[in-house]
Amino acid sequence: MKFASSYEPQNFETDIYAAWEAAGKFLPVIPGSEMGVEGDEKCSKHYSIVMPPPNANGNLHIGHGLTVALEDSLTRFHRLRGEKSWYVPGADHAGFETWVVYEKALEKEGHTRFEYSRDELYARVWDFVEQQRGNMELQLRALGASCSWQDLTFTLDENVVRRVYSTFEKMWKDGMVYRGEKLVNFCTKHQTAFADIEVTHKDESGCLWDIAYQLVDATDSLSEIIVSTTRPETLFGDTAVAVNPEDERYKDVIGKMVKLPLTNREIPIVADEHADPEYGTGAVKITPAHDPDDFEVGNRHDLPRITVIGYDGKMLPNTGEEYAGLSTTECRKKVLADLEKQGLLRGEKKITHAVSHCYKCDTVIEPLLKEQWFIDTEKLAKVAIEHLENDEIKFHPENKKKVLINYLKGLKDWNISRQIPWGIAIPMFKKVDAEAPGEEWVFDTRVNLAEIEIGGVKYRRDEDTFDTWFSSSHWPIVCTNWEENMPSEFYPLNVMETGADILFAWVARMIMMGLYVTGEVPFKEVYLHGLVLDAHGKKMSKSKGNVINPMDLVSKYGSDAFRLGILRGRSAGMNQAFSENSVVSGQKLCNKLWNISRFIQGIIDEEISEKGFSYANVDVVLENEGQAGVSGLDSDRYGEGSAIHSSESDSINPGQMQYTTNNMGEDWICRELNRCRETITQCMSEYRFAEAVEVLYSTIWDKYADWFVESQKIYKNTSLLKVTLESILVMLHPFAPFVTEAIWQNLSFTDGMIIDSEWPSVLEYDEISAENFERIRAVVSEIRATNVALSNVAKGKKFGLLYGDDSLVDDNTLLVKFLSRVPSIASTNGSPRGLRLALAGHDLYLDVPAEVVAAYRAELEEKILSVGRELDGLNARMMNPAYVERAPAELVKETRDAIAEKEGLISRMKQQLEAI
RNA sequence: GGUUCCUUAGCUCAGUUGGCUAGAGCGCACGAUUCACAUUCGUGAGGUCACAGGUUCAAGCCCUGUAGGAACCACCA
Repeated sequence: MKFASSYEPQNFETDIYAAWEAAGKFLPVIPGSEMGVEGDEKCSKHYSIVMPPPNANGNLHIGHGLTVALEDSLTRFHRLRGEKSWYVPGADHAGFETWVVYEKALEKEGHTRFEYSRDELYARVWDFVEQQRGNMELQLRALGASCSWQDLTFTLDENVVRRVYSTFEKMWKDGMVYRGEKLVNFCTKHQTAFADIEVTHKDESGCLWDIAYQLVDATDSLSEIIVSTTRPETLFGDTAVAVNPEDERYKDVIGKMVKLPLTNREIPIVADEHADPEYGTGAVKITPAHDPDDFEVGNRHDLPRITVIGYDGKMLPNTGEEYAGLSTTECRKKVLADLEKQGLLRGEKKITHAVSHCYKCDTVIEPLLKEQWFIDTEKLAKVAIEHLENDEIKFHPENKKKVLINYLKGLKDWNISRQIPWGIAIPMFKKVDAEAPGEEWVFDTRVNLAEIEIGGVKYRRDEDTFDTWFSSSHWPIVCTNWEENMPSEFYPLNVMETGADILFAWVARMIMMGLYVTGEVPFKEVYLHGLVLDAHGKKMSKSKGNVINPMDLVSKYGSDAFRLGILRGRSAGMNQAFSENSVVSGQKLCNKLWNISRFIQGIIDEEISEKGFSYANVDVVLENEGQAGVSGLDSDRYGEGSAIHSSESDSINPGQMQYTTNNMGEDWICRELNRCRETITQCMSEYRFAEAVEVLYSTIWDKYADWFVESQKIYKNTSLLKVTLESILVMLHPFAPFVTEAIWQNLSFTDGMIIDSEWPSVLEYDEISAENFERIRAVVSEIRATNVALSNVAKGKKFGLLYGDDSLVDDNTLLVKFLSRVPSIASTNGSPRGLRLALAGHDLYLDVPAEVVAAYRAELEEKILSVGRELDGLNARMMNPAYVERAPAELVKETRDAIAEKEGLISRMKQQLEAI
């Protein structure tokens, strides 16, 4: 036998993945058709999904693990459904992230970025990435991602750059991109600007200081104005003081001049709505070059902008000898001390306020004046909102659409310039000779040249690169190879699956860009997963030391166990805890399935050796392996022989195995597998992964193994065992690809690979027979439970079963005896004795001595009470005339039936009680 | 300040247009074991569905409010 006694994933996973890849199973072809040849008899439904590109030179984290589990399950499900499925893998150059890592390495070697040109740095980072590359791709394979590797898109691939340039050019021509000098979010450590969305805000405790600015023309009543500020060091850049025009206190000073402390400058007092009379002293210093609000005030009042902080975060020479070169914090201290000395510091109040930080190094972001490229997002956002409100994209969870629209409505212009060398160069050149007339900037893609010449005029390139979100907003377009003159059959994508945390940064931008470039939304549905938290619901972080590495779990428990574990109990958009326990339970399922298969293969092997069958003719209908005591086949129902089914009458697969159903359990499992199949189909269309896994788990374990396979220890129906096992293997395959393929390859009767086999068809069965098995299950459960309950009073003894006038049990004595594990089963021969089994409502008794029954009395009484309480509830409902009148008739009838049933049950139990 | 979400068993979570006795995994208790599986099998305990109102024949689910928690957005000097 090929099956070892337990499933060891390490023995299979690598080889299986390699075999899939070598056989071209991940390519977007119609499953079952020859490679590259499209079967024209089938309508070719497409299914496309692209991977959010992991960092090309990084390692996968737990979030990637979840992403792959979700996306690959979808892909494999649709592939099995016969759709031409394409899962496009990607790798991200991760502009800023990678640059930070590289710069650190550079510094370790004792160098700085300033020793090299942009082109040199770019080449060096390229080499750096090349050396590190490949880990994450191996890890994706280990997770079982069935993505089309030949289509892997790297975010710096030629076609990506070409597409980004073409969009940028279009925007430039459309006037949607402009060069502007604005206040940008600048990280003085990393020496680059960021988009608003890349800045994290933290609530911090700080101080609000009151500083007196002396009036130039002091009057008797008023000699100074006191301003409130959290940033005294910026006062060197003040160009005005603002008060609210409605503020009575300051009406008379509007238009007057004040002396700026610590300097000789004089600045005006202006009236502006920005000043809030309720806040601080109601007067605010205006520093247009260092505060976004003040920048706006400055524009309204035509104030000069004086920059006093450099890009290095140090005070500039224009602040005076004493301050120049100081850091902002040092300068703040000195300014406060000096103001104090001069008696100008009038107050200090502790406050909590939001401070912007670099999301990477946590440095406080300095708003600094800088010329950058900005995208006018107004039109883009407007169009996106229209399409979203038009319901062209379905969101999972739904509420995220509202959140997204809300964000788009307040979207500001987008700074796409980054002062880092690692990225796609901005294809803009500035005229060198400032004197020359005409357009100052030109679009040109010759970015490898520092200087170009057009019509005898020299232009010098912009040294900046694009924000990576600008290029990645093209992801669905570039991954599907969409072109203006040749739209891709895979665009729009069927679904975009990614983290809810990048809804704004990425999803929003893909939608805007997709619409701008192609006129169509880039995907039909969005599935957003939440954060994977640690077992205690805390965010994973290196500093907390609670990071779980998916690869550790894969090597410990197997890839399938990880996938099943991470999907379990998870729903769209929610940040949810994750613990190793769920992976352990996935591992157990894999092992269970392995052993089910091992057992079934054993039966088949045995039969072959007994009957001398070869694999070629085991498909013939096998007669019921007659059990002497099994006379339960209803000859009317089954006619002269057994019902012969192919798994679907209009089956498109002529090779589909035929099977018979010869007894209740067999009809029942067909029904249960059909139900499982329906539920999974439904769940997958609604992205309820956890529920799909749950249903598979209970179907395979609680139904297939515990009841059907058990019953097959008596009735061996090999044709049905084969069909049903294939069916559960295929249904589980999207979630647990390796173990299902490993089993498929080990079974003697399966063909090809499971990865591109067919989704199971509906199994035919007899409904009455299936329902009868449900009754047998109830009977068996009651026998087991009663025997356990009796064991309390009878010291672990087990009692035999007696049946009276009960054809169901009479016809299935062997099965009942086996499943309920009773030592004996016999007819009462008209004289019942022992303990009556009341729940199932059959004429059944456990052959229990009178004294044991007496000891059981208390439990019986408790049961009667408990059923009585249920009955009371039902009766109360029926006593309510409004219920009978208004509730659906069907529901009322159900209630009536339930009452009758409970009453019958109680009367049976009471009879039993009296008999004791 | 704004938006959104969460509160259900000891823990982590399901619960799809309101409808029978609210489910799962793990954990816990008791019991089983000659050959598919101890990564097993059987049985069971455990919930005033955060709180208070409302709508309804009927509310874990819908509405209003309260309390606690989380995420995201935001220029508050």
